[in-house]
Amino acid sequence: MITLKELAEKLNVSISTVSKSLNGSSEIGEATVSRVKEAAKLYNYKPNRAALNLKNSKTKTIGVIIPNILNHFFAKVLFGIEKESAKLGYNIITCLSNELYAKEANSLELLANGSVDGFIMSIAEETQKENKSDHFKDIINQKIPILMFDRVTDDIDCDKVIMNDFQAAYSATTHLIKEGRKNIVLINNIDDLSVGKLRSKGCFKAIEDAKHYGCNLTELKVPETSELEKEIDLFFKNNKTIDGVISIDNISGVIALNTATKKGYNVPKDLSVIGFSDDNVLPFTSPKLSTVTQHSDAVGEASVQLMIKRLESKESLETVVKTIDFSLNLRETTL
Amino acid sequence: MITLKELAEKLNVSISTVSKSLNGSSEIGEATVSRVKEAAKLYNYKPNRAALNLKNSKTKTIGVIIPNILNHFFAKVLFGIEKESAKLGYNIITCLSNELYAKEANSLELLANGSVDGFIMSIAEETQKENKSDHFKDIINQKIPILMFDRVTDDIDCDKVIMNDFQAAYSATTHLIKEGRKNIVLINNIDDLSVGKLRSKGCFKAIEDAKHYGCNLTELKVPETSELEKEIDLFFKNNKTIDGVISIDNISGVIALNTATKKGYNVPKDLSVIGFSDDNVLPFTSPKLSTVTQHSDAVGEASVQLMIKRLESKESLETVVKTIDFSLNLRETTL
DNA sequence: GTGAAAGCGCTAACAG
DNA sequence: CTGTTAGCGCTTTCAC
Repeated sequence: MITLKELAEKLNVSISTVSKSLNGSSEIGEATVSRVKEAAKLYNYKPNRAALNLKNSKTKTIGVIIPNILNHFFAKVLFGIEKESAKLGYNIITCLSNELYAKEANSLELLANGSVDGFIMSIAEETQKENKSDHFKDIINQKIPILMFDRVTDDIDCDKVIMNDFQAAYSATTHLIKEGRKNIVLINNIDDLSVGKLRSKGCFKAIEDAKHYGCNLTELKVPETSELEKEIDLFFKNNKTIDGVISIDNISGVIALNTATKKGYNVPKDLSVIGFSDDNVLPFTSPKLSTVTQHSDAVGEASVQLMIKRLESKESLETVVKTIDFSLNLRETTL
Repeated sequence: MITLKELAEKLNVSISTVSKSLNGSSEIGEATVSRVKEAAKLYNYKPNRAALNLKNSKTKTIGVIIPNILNHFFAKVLFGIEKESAKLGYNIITCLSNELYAKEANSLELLANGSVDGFIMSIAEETQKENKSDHFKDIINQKIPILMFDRVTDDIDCDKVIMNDFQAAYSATTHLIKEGRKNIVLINNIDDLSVGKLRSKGCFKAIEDAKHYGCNLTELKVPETSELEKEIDLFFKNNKTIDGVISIDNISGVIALNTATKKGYNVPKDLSVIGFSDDNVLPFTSPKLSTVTQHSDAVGEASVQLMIKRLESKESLETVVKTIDFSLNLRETTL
């Protein structure tokens, strides 16, 4: 990598002349400017990032902390984050908390030393379960902004990008009621998460608001993903009159669908199934799973936009909460 | 963020005394060292990353370029990369090429300015299709090491971590032959990729090596993912005697399985299906898909280990190619 | 045992 | 119009 100094020597001008020429300063004569620019191109000069970071006290880099990259929702949010950051001239440093508090806190701590200008993150399951938030406060006290998406906490006042989880669950449930379903099971693999609680509430509110339909909703909480198959199977055994399934996590919808099919239910004639997910491999089920579709990439894009707006704003802005819409994607497992 | 200078002022010692104390230099008196360390802890001193990067001309950061984060294979490799980097004290800057040459080249270019010490990447589909490699050479000429995983090219001499694709396809095919299958279709959605070609060759070689079994293999190439469903359906229509499917990409196995089931095939009695993938949502098919399982996280881990070994080695090392094993995971779509 | 000073690569205020 | 210089935060050589 050639430096300004080396370029200056080759051109027999001073370092600052080169710097100014390259930065479009009006102080320098046209002839010099073009001479410098040519040389810069010739020698493939690129300003050294480390020097710029030090000089400017900013890195044009955002720290991104993802709870679980193997979850398609988060993968797609990351997709949106990366796309929008690149567009706006920022890099992202990616950390994965793997749902652990310690890893999350450590990542924040490690990057809060001038490595990044701000954080975009979704809270780890363990952190939510144990209700920890001091590590967030430490970072914010250091004047490094945090933006939380999807899984957020009221304990922290910061920018947030969330899904309309309550409403999404509400309208999925309402759809099943309107289909004439009477015995719906709500399968909940994510009761520890803020979004899980919201979705659950949305389902029950829909039932309540339509109680004249006489529809009944049972919640099946399965904390352990590995138990899902067994628990769902058991539930079907003990509840022969079930005619609707709403799964509010990423995966139990598929399992419920497969279980029901194996047991001889005719889906969607005898039984409707609605899952929660972005468009992903789930629609490759047969019949194709109807889902509440999260616009995950939009979550990522909005997060980046808000964060960069804050980073580049002169004044200190009020924190904002942005809600991203969902859509109900009826495929083949609903009427 | 408190700086060395500020700490020094508070302690009434010089900057270099503070620096040396904190870095465990033997030059400084014990009393001073502990006084300094206490103060550092008290004020939560953290060395400024940008300054260190500039001083050391290295960043302890690796640039990672992923073709498609929505592909579970790559998500899991990223998982492995992040885990191992964190363990070894490195950060990763993640870029997504989205299978595009321009984005890939741009990411390399942008980060090759002191932002990262090296690159770990898998080649974009477009880059492989058009056989481009000058952008890699540029980076390597700048003395920034590149490590390629999974999708690699012979045109570039660099560290590589690959799957044993030929062997994996070979043994999957051999399994079908041993089951007594006579008419196998090889569904190939990734013929443009180096790994697609390797897997295809592996299948044909297995057939050839076992030709006394009289097994026949037809290759169905479907370049467009969106056409898979239609093409597979058509193929089954025109080939009634098919009794084995080997899908060498991430997804066509599921589609083939669903198509076959819908057409009334009894899987695995009439027809065996083997897919390629890491353990992911594919096994949630019903019956559960048998797959060639890639140990994707091991790919990520090995990549990081090799890269860091190179970055931290004093001498210049020979380039190495490491092969990661696969395993044949027979579930319910094979006998 | 401690401190002064140079320098990593860059920008910008100031001088000429 | 161009050059000199200070300084971002840190490490390290060299003086004292």
